[in-house]
Amino acid sequence: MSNSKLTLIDDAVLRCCSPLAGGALSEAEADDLAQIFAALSDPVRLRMLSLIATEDEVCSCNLEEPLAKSQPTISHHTRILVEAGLITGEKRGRWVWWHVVPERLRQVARILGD
Amino acid sequence: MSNSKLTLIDDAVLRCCSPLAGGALSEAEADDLAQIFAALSDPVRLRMLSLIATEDEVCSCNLEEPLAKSQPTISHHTRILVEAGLITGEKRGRWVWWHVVPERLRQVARILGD
DNA sequence: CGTACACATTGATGACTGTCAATGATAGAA
DNA sequence: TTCTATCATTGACAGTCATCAATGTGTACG
Repeated sequence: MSNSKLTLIDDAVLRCCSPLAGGALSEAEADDLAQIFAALSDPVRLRMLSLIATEDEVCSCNLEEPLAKSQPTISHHTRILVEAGLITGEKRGRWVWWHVVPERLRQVARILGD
Repeated sequence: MSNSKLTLIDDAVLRCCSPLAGGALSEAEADDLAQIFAALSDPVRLRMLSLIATEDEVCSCNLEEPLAKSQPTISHHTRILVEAGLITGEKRGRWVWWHVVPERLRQVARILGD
């Protein structure tokens, strides 16, 4: 539930437009970007992200059944998505409600697109 | 140097706009998308893609030095990018010239952004 | 208080992945 | 043909990752 530790990517994106074709990526930039894409490189996490984006607000208990994974596995995947800055968790009572971070998704999209 | 085997993602993208928030992703769609993002989840491949996108046309021999990797490793990474449909290779003489596939990058961007 | 529930953490295991040395395949040069 | 250069393939190794059972943490309820 802690926030993302990635900051370099924000600078790269703010450098405007497409960092990909705008000169060779530095190793630090590549490392940060790779971590974000790694969070998106698992089918379970993609379906999880899709569920959260569609339902707007989902608790972990509602993810176990559609994803057919155990509770520790769900917790593992949510943590990775949070660390990539793609979702955030808000604890209310006993539940944690997950939301996507649309701005983050747009940032990543802008890296690829032009 | 063979072409991508991914076709399902194209259908998903053609379904318009953002497949992520437009209902839960199927397992097949998630698998295909995950493969593409996995190709982007390695720092070496990201810098490689950035070099190719910047120079417009690059042969493998010009990638070894800036990436500081052995020739088999370079070949390994180019193959993964090709299989994800992100680059293509054109053999002219003894060299293979690599190009990015801008349309593919835009497709992936459209999945995340709106 | 004690019990039940939602989620996180730990530890173990099997599978996958990045890396390179050695080798193979093919195309130009001599 | 023989030699050289570019790239692909194979095999091996070390590191990472997805998964779940067991356990821990904290919250709500009675």
